Amino acid sequence: MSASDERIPHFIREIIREDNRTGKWEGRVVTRFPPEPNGYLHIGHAKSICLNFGMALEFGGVCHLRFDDTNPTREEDEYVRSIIEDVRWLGFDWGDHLYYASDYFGLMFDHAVALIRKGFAYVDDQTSEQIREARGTLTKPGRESPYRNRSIDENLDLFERMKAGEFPDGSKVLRAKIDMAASNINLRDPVMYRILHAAHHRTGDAWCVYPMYDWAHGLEDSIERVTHSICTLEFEDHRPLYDWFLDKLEIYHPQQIEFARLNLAFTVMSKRKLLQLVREGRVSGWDDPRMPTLSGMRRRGYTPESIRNFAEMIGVAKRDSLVDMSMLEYCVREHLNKSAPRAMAVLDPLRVVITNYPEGRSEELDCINNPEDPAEGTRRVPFGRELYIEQEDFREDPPPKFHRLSPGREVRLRYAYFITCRDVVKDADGRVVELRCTYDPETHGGDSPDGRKVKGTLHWVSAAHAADAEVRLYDRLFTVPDPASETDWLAHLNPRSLEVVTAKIEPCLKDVSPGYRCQFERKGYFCADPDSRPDRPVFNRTVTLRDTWAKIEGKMNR
RNA sequence: UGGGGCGUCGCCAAGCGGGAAGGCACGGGGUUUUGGUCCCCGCAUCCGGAGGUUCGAAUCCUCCCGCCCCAGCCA
Repeated sequence: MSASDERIPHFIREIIREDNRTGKWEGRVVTRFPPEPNGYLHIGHAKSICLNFGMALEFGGVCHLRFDDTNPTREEDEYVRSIIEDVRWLGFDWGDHLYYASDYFGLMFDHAVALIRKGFAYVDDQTSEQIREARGTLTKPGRESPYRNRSIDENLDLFERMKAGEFPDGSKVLRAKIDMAASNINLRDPVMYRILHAAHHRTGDAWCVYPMYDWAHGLEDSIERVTHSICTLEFEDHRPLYDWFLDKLEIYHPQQIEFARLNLAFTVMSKRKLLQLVREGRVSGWDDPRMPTLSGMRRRGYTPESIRNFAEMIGVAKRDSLVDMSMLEYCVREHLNKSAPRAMAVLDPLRVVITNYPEGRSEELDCINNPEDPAEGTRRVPFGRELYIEQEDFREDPPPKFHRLSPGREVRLRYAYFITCRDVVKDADGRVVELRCTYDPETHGGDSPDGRKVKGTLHWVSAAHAADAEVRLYDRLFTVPDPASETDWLAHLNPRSLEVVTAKIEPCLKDVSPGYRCQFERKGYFCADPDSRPDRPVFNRTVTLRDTWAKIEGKMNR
């Protein structure tokens, strides 16, 4: 049974259920996914998206897509486009509820004025260094700013003039007047507004004061009448501040709830690090198939279904965790096994000549497109005297339990015939370059009328009909489970995370369009890459099939 | 050393005073024209540790230990 068939209980679901029972929000459920458009979405965001949209869907509510674009120096339109595309691709719909924090700048400013009037905010002329120095430390309380007790009128005047552009960047900030001795450092008069003479990707030059996260976020939630404001654990310390602003303003007050962000083994999840990989050319871009970004995973061949199922499978809790790659891989395989058509491709070709097959002859054999889905039907695949099989499917000196081809041994070519290896042709260096085999015409289709059994079934491609394809084989991006915890995380990049081979593919694979997903029988799931050209298709390996033989052999060699 | 959070199987994760769910991984068996899929079976006498309360504790109390987050005019 898959994880999606049964809802795993988690504490956020419990909170919402309880709120609905008590009527805390009159039965409304409004969540939001609030990315900052300063990078591409990754699998960690997917967890949050699935949670927020999932809760809304489950409880008949809505989930807003809101760009938290309060810092013009780091945000770009390219990112908002990619985020919209990725959330859609994941399968979620925000209806009309697409919002931008920048649309609230006017309202936020008015609220700040209101807070000043109430005596809860002041303009500080100290430099950022002075502010930092006066903030104190984890164990020492901070000192109050000399500007802390300016009159309300002076604060009002100064704040208006900040907005009017009379002061240079960094010369003044608006601060909340809370408690410089608070044990929670976030409460030591946090900065609400800074002066930034920078063009914003949406508001242009309309503003030169921009709100800080803590001030802005609760307001955004309040304005949109969000009920459950779900965020990650590091904001737990900020909740008192979230609550303080809304309480002092006496406005609609959503509930902030924190959960543990996703960590995936053998990759990194911070936008800063992902950006660095892109900028330094360690990967080909945000959508490099080795990246944990949604665009990368999409290009790699992951399906939205599999990612949603993964999100459900890993659960939602408050403890830090490092999720095993095998869970993600399980989810893609599960979905692709059901949905991906099969085809044959030989990644590491070894020529086979069927000596008793008439020269010049060929025929077409019926192959099942997906044994998991009879509705997918069959296709005709050409067969001839010369074929390619996988190099690893032949062993001159087979180890115990090896069930594939070796001298004198008979195996089945899938959907074709039984063949027996009669001769091995080697080059000057002693490498096996060709196999001379005979086939049994009675076994047409791969069945033996006399009931004789064969231990192995091999995939193959007709040499005369095969096309070449570039196939990109991916491995984990890093060689250590938690690269972010290493002092020099880049030193642990996996030098073998990408291997490119030229494969022999069956004719039906020649003209597939980018994004086409299928299984190369016995090898794994693959997805046609946008780099494909008419004469040269390119495939990305999404994930291998489970490989029991590799496991057995690995154990024997140990 | 201040504050906030968290510790249940190799990895996730339920459990909310009365039989330690489930999934992944792993091991064993069966089916199989993918050593794939599928199907069976196994896998914590134990819940970070030590005390205590209770007829009864992973669940309540106390102390201890460990891990994560916070000193951006980032989010």
